[in-house]
Amino acid sequence: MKRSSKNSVGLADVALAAGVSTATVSLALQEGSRISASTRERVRLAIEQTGYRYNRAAAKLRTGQSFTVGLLITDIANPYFAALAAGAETVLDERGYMTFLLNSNDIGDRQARQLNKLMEHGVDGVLLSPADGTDLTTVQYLVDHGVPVVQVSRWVEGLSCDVVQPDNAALAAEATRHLIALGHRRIAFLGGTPSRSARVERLAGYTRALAEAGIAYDPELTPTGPPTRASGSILLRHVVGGTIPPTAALCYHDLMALGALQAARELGLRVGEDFAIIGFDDIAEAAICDPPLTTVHIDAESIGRSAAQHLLARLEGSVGPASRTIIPAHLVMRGSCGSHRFSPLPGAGSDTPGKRQ
Amino acid sequence: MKRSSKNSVGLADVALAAGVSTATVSLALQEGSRISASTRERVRLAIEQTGYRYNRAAAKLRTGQSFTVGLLITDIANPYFAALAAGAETVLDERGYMTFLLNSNDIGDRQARQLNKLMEHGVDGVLLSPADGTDLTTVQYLVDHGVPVVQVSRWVEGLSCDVVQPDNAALAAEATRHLIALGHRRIAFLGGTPSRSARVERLAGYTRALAEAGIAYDPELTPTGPPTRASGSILLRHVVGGTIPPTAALCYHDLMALGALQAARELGLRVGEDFAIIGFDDIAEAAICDPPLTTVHIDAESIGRSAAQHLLARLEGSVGPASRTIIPAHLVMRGSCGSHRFSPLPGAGSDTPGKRQ
DNA sequence: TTGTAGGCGTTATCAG
DNA sequence: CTGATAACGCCTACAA
Repeated sequence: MKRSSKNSVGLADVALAAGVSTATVSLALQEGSRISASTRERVRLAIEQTGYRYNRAAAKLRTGQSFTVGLLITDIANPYFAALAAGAETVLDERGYMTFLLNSNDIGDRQARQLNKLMEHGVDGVLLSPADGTDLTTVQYLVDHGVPVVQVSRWVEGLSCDVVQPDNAALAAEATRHLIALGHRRIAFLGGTPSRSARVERLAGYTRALAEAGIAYDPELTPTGPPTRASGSILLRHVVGGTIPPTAALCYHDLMALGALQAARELGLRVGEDFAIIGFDDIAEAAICDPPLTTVHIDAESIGRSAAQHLLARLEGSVGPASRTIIPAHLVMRGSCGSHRFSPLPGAGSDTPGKRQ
Repeated sequence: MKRSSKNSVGLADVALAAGVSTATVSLALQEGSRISASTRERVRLAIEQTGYRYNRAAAKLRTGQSFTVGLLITDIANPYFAALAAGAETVLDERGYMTFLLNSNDIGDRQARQLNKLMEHGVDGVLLSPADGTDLTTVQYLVDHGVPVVQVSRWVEGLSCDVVQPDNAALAAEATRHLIALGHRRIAFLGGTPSRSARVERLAGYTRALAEAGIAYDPELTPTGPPTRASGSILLRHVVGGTIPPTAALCYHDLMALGALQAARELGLRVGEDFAIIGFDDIAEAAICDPPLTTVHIDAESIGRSAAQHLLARLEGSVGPASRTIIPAHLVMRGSCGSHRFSPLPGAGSDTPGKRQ
């Protein structure tokens, strides 16, 4: 009861200085508690004098709440995830939570270790963009132990928790229809690893649009690969070197599209004229590269914000079944598939407009 | 001593299951402790059976160590800081630490609140890229209370703690000399807020190079502004609209340079021919914009890694005075200041080659 | 080599 | 409205 000799200053020291009990000080610290104004003031003063600092680790031990959240993504250096992180962090910070940043580098084992650490640190919840080859049980474990998980951008099969993502299939279909409307018949779909949900969904949309137009699906045009620039280059060279080369490519995301764009140029293709490329995400680079990239604009920051809000709702006791939240997105036409020549010029219509679904 | 009824499973439960004391279990958990192999095995088994999970909050309460670190930067959406964060997180994760991500948005007050929260959560150390208008005392407080701080990319006057950064002055001087060698005499220095160390240092290098060449310093050519694309555009328009417009601009960083580049094009200037632009950072966009941006390549990821290593050293007890670590960087010539026309084409030399310092 | 007995700073329960 | 007091789960002398 009279520990003011040692290290940090705690409730006991404040209590001593204010001439009250630690319980009173604790109460005085919370907003809506029945403590007389005068004691409250005395406590406030004592806190200033002693230089007291609230100790959340101790509080957590007692209450089980840490006011921390894990943000486990695959690659913070990807501008898409950086924006997502910014959105999530902002919301969480506003509500008094701190955010642990973890990079899985898309490695399942690493992610498993990190989920573990998150548990040891007692996070209240987790925002997860699952890595390739995610082991279901590693994340189910959290959920079973009362740690809500919200999946962002991607999701793993068989896991019952909230998801926040764009409507990948519809968007890919829209992009594909756009290419078809421009006259393309041989359209490649480049990259992404086979297992990941975002690729599966985008591929499904692509396939659907193809089928609608009566175009046969050719597996040679849909090679898979890691979501990197380099892989985008390689895959483009691969399909262009095939027996019947495509005239257009829809890419798993912008990073790959940018790689593909570079490779196309190196092959002597004039992107936007000889060859069309469409990406996903609309990262900053997409608007400024040459030619600027037609891409599906996804507001990563608002995905981050929304995911954080859903997580907070769960933390505040919202129950209900797992929800799936779709963040609106849309195709933005730029130079890389030539469509810019049609839309900006009124009355130049030499093409079917390609109805939006 | 026999709490296995309640919530989470703790050492006591494991001890019960293994038929030993909690102390023994605790000891068995640490590597180099004198515990018989047999008990160790029994404990291992009991841990599996019980589904025990280490509780770091409890450990922290006892030991004072949390194995967490704060990474407090101005803007995670800036690719430079995203790369820095990736580097830091990787090193920290390897060594068993978790990283809190905080975005100050370059707002001093926000940063102050966040430093506070960091203390409440009991972080072991902080990686800080100080916001504009940082109040010295808010960060000094941490240091005084035994929480080591390492400053990254920028630093605040009067704070005695490690700094990891590029040699801004030398690099800015090199870039400026390059422009001078290309024949430019009216060179602007665009943006950055006046108080921030990175700007002060870069401006000093710019001024020094000017002086060396006998070029008078003109304050009209060095307007300040927030470090954003938009501000880059505005400032370029501003100086170009001045009485004696510049023929070249060195920009506070790439984001601003990109904005300036766009504005220059909108003004009908052919960047790389009529007008030269140089940036700082070498973010991915710099290589791919049109024309590609000549810029100072700074390896943000290795700044992040190095800063994390310095922090870890402090956490492990390294004392010594505050250190300043310079991360090597260099000018990379691309299209935005015309120099590319000379170097790649052998024997095309219609210009002075522009000696590197 | 293992067990006992606090105590870290906070909150919650229960009296007064 | 306020005060004792007992946990929360872990670590660490010190004792056995």
